[in-house]
Amino acid sequence: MTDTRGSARRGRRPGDSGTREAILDAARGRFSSEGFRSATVRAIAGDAGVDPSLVMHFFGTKQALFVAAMEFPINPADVVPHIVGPGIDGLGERLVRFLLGLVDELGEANPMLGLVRSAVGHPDAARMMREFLGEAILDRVAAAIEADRPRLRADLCASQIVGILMARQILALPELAAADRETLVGVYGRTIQRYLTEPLDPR
Amino acid sequence: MTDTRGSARRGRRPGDSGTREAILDAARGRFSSEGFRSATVRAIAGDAGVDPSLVMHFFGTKQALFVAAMEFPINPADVVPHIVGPGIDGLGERLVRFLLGLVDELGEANPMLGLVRSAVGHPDAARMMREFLGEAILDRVAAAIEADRPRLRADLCASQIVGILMARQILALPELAAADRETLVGVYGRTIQRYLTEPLDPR
DNA sequence: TCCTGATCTCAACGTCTGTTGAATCCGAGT
DNA sequence: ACTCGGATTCAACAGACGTTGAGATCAGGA
Repeated sequence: MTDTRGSARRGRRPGDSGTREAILDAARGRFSSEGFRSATVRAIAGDAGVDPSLVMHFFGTKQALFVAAMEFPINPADVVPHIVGPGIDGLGERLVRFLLGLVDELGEANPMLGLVRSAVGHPDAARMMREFLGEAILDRVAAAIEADRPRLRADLCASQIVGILMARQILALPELAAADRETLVGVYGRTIQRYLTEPLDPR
Repeated sequence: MTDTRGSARRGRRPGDSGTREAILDAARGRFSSEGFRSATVRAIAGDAGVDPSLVMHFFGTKQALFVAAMEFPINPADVVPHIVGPGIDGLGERLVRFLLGLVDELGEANPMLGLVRSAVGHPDAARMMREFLGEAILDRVAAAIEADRPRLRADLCASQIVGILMARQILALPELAAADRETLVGVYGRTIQRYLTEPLDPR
């Protein structure tokens, strides 16, 4: 009721607005929970309490909004050394613990989920996800260890990490979603550790 | 040029038609490569060389077409005993070898890919995938082994299996897509085997 | 031979989509 | 005080979507 002049008004609102950030937040939420195709500009604008054309005014295109919204909230270059630093021992566990913590912390508006949900049937998003996983994280990890075929090892890790996201957050497999985090850290940590270090030859 | 009377004609075509199967094939292809939302009835009808309303005539609804098209081409009850039968030794490898063989064999029109691609942002498809993976396959495997927390073990296996599909077929991680199949059977087989048999307690 | 019912197309509907253009409003710099 | 330009909304477009209803055509049984 602080709005003195009826319902919707045109033109600029008083104050600093912060509307652009509100749109980005709404976009993160929608893209993360519905993927690129199903998330609509109108719904995002609605969540942000704003007209759809304002979204276009700021970002020009739904695609550009997606790229802006899926920017990762933390810089892998900052955090990966912190994980790799202590050495090979327990590296798998540290990676998994970091991932699960990040997922719980980010909740609904998780760019990783948005990328996974959009990669499906949207090659551009698949490329974004591939590049993020590969160049930003796994290549750094693979470079830190000393083993043969580092890129295949990175892909193996990626396949289990993406599988964790799919199974826990998207398919919501019940026992997996309910499992104690440290149990998962132990089990998946050993898997990642093996992918990084064990011999890869068949038999 | 066997069509003697001009271009498009109404009414029933001569012969046994087999059109229903053609529509199902086209639907499998589209749903598998684009997911439920992005695949359109019009495109499916176009692939089958048919009018969109004929699709509705046969299946009533896009949703019903999806369910019909994603029916699994093999019966898990037939094949799972064949995989589990030889015993615990090498069970993980046999499962992975079967999965990878199936993926290569089915190619483009793979219901598993369709379900994965649709599960994302489409809770009904997620439930279908969950039920298929769980009840049709993993519960049978989990029941065959003797270990604690069989359902959690089944979910762990599912997370790696879904991750393989995502990483190889959808994200198309290059080294993973190019890797020798028996190498993957060895590496992933050990993972599945561990998920089925190793102790799960943290630490 | 005629009738019935399944197969098939055409045209259209209402809705939702991303995007555009013009019009308004207002804070800030001069 | 006066402009300038960014912020914001409204109204509308053109295209795609799933779905519908009516009609045409033909195969097969009576």
